[in-house]
Amino acid sequence: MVEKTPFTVAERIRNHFEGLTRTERQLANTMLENYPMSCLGSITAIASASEVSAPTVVRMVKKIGFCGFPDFQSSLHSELEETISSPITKYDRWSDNAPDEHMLNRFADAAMQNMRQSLKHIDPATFDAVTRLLSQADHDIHIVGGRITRSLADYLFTHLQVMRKGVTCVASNSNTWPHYLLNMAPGDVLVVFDIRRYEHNIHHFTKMAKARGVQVVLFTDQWGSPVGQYADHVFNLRIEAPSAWDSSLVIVLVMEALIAAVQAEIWGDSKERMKELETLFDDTKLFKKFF
Amino acid sequence: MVEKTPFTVAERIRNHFEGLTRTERQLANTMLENYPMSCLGSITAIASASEVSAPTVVRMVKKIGFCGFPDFQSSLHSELEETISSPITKYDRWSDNAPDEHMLNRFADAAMQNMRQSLKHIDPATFDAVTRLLSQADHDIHIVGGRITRSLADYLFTHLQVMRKGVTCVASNSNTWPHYLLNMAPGDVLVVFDIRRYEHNIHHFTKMAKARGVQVVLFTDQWGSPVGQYADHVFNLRIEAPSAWDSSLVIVLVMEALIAAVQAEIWGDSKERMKELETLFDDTKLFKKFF
DNA sequence: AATAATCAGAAACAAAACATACAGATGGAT
DNA sequence: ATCCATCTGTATGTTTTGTTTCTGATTATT
Repeated sequence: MVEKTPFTVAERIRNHFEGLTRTERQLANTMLENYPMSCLGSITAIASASEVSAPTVVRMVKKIGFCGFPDFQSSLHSELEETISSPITKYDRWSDNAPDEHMLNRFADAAMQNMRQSLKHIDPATFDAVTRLLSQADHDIHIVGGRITRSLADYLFTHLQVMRKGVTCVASNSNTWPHYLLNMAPGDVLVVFDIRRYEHNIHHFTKMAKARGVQVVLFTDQWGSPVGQYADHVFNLRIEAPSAWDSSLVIVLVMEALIAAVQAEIWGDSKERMKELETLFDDTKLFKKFF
Repeated sequence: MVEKTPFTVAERIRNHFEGLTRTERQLANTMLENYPMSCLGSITAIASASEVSAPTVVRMVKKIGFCGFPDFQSSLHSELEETISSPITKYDRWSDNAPDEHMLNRFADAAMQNMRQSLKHIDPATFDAVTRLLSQADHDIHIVGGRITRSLADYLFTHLQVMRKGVTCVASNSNTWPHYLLNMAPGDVLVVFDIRRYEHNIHHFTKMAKARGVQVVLFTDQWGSPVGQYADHVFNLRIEAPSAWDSSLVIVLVMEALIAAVQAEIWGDSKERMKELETLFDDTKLFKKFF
């Protein structure tokens, strides 16, 4: 038995994470995934659960400072002994080593609140309808965002662009916006992002698009942008944060869920298609692909 | 032993206690004394801890219904797993009216998992150090992202730009990147976003920036971009999603928490400064006449 | 007190778990 | 495109663990 370190096994894994290789990180991740139970079995069991070889496990535990697997495991055992015998487990805290008042924990709590509140209020029918709108190929998609939400618009655009044709992202410079209006046909879809400090030019832009027979999907906050009056489908999402800034987190969540749903709608869940998608990325691929 | 009994291991020991012999009872008592940690080691360890012989342990676990010591121990492990991890994994359903298999619920679950795992992984010291780096005005900040993460880079840029001077966002066209390198001075900070399907040009760019004495902050996934070798501070965040696409949600979360922390660092929490921030936004309303 | 029955540890054995060496594979650098 | 460094699994050897057998010891019974 070596002398006691003030670090838990989990901390030692995290601290050495940078120095680990790819498979060793894969192992580290499965270990931390439901720590510490995932580390209780034999070395062979852990290896196969992480889909790595036993020697990799040995090399990894040596790297993080143990002199062998038995040493690693007995450290874990004595750690478990202390943890369990202490009162109610504090496993539910976000970051063990950070105090509750730390910005990271405060933000995580706020994010949880926002997610819960927002998702409760989403009508699945709306979600499904928007999924269909974004999937159908018989019309074009236009995306516009404001000063802050422009990045979100861009994020949606980047993904949709790969999955289907006829997707345009309205540039940030509003001088050019009239040109975008000209390209809109009746039946097209305009996705609008407009949250607190609603912007006049977006309001105006949407109004004119609506007049051209465009269907409008709106992402806004819990108070609701005035653009809502022109929208066929509205997502009211909470953006409150312990900050002077608003949080776009839930918007990203819903947007990503939509992207996933559209992807499933267009291509189905078949692995064939996923492979196809994979090859699309191969141009930029640098590292080995994992799955 | 194949079938599952409703009894815990401890209960099974107590239930069979009457039928045990003297040394077996001695063993049982030591086991129950600080259950279940006392049962975690090898059979030899348990035997010597209880001051009985190894065969006695085998006979005992067979008496209480297991087919051998490994069976006994693996039962104990899965029991431990349920005991410790059950309060965590239970969360109330998100959208009542939507079935569990609905994409929104599946995505919300994945998001929760990603958040929990990632936040455990974050070292608060890293977070605080990065906050400081982004707050200090004696150097410039450069931000770069890849094909997908470019939007995230832009999101961070949009916010930082308001709070401080000397923030640049590297354009997506990598032909122009050498010019950005020229503008980097030793002590500057480069924030890099690089997740799965790590991009070669980002790797190269970061390497050259590092060579110029730039401090590197990296946002990457749980496997870790190879850029990590040049990084001073790394955030490993989970990006798994029930989709062919990855989820940037946790990246947004940490980024927003950082933005909030930087805002507090630079301006403090005083309402005075928030008002000032407010007026900065009011200017954007002037743009309405442009359209 | 003698005998039978049960019990517990020692010894021997089988089966894993753990560690090491090595070679093919992979990715980066020139 | 080729070489070099690094990584990772296979194969192999060594130790430890888990199991069985068996003998000495203990206790109960007559």
